[in-house]
Amino acid sequence: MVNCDIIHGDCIQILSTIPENSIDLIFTSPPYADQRRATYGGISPDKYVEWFLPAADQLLRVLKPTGTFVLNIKEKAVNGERSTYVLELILAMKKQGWLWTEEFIWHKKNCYPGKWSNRFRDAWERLLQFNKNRKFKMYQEAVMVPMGDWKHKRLSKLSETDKIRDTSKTVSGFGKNISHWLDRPKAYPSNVLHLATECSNKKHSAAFPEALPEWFIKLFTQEGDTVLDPFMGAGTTNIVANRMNRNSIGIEIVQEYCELVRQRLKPILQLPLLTQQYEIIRQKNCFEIH
Amino acid sequence: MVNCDIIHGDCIQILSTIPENSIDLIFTSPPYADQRRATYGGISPDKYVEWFLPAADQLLRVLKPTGTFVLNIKEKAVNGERSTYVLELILAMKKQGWLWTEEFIWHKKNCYPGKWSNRFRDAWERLLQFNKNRKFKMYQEAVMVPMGDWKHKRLSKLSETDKIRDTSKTVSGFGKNISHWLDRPKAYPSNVLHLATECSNKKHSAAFPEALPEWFIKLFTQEGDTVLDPFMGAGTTNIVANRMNRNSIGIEIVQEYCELVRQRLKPILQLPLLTQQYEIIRQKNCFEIH
DNA sequence: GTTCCGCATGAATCGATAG
DNA sequence: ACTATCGATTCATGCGGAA
Repeated sequence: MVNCDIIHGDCIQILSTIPENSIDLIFTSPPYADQRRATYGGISPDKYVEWFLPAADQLLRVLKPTGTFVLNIKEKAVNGERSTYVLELILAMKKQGWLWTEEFIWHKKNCYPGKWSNRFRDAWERLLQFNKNRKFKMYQEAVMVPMGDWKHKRLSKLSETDKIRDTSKTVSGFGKNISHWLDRPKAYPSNVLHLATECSNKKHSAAFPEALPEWFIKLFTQEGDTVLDPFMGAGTTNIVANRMNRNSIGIEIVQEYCELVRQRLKPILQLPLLTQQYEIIRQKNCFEIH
Repeated sequence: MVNCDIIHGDCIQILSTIPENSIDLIFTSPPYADQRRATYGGISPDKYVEWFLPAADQLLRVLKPTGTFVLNIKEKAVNGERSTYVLELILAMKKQGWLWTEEFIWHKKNCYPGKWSNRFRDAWERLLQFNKNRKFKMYQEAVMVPMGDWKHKRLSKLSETDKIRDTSKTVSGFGKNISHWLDRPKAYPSNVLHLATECSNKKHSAAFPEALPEWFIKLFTQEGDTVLDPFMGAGTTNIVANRMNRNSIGIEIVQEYCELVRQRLKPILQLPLLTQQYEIIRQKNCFEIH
């Protein structure tokens, strides 16, 4: 049975109680600068880096050497200009010892219509990947996507040169992979994710759709691993992790959110094991990414 | 008749001869750090900001107060980590006096193939928008795109609340917009562009597809305006600008490229006006963006 | 003439090998 | 140890020749 700790309290204080090198994946979407002011007080863009760095330092401590930190964030436009605090944060985290290994783009397919005279709708967010080491765990096969028509065209008639390359190259060469393609009708994705935002039918509005943490949990963890969200909010990361048989820890300063997430988790945790397995399979099949 | 000046020489030196406040749009894709070494010598990531800033300073001078600078660039991964020189460049250009107004994402549908243990294929590039003032010229209607199924889905099932809002809100409210959508099958795009790179099977390989400068030329200029590309390369920006009845200036350090671009421009400039118009219309119809 | 299919090739990135 | 070059991977695109 996997474990799910929902902890109420100050992020940095709680983080300091977590053992070092114990977390496989950190996935979080912290309050953006000047957003969610009602609940978090609103951190001004000027102060954002200063505010975030102590948490980043603790995250660096608790993450396993082979683990990954994925940070979902997007600076907004203020007075006609984009804030630069995210850029400054990346530079500052590098100085802390983080490696900035990749920047994924989340393309929000259905961002809400809107019109401004000086800009278009903002349809993307950053997913910044940080690591402690150049070698980290990545399970690429877990996020492979269905191939298009391409495969069938390509495989239907192997050219002579393909066959020549087949034999003339080394054993691990091109030809080998053709047989791989026959076996698996899937291809690796790129660093651009096309996901729709979720409808806000739920009582609490989640900052991101379930498919987002799901994708990264698949990519960077295995069953039984531990996922941490230090700015839990609606608990999407934890609920998805739980469904995927990963242990998870969620930290949240707002007591009410903790209660809501515990309520949402309860029915899942109480299900008999077989039903849970079924749930996991269903979810996997439903997962959509283009 | 529009004008097209292809100038051979050092970028900064030539820029200094251009009158201040004379350019409506700067669209360019400079050599990225450590790329295109054969032709440009390859600027190291460490030196990149230092190398680019003098040019950026001249560009700030020649751009009209209502003009726009669009910079196409993407940092690459070296030894498992992403370079940060682009982030540093944005911060440095702000100190120069530029406003960083927007970051568009170019999603490259046909990015370079490859497989690595620690990352997926890089399928996007940055299009950084800079301005001199908060007020700049933007012709949003020029880049409106055909609406997809989304419109029909959305309109076929109007909820009760939608209908209530229809009548209860102000004239410029949601309901008004719905009727607008019915009238015109076009929608404003977002800040994510989906374009394929152009294939190198053409006689001259361009770093970016024609649709890319075309989109920004439409968005930020009108006929008779002047477009500048200070790192011309294959001259895609200038050729597209010319076709769209915009004046253009291209600066290029490699003499041979200048000659090639002049050759490509010659037949267009010699066409009788009517044929040119036809050419422009054809191009518009071919333009594809999702 | 069309449509179909083979083929070459990139602003890529890593790891191994060589100097 | 550090840098330079080379080989391997693998996909959308457009050209050109074939059917």
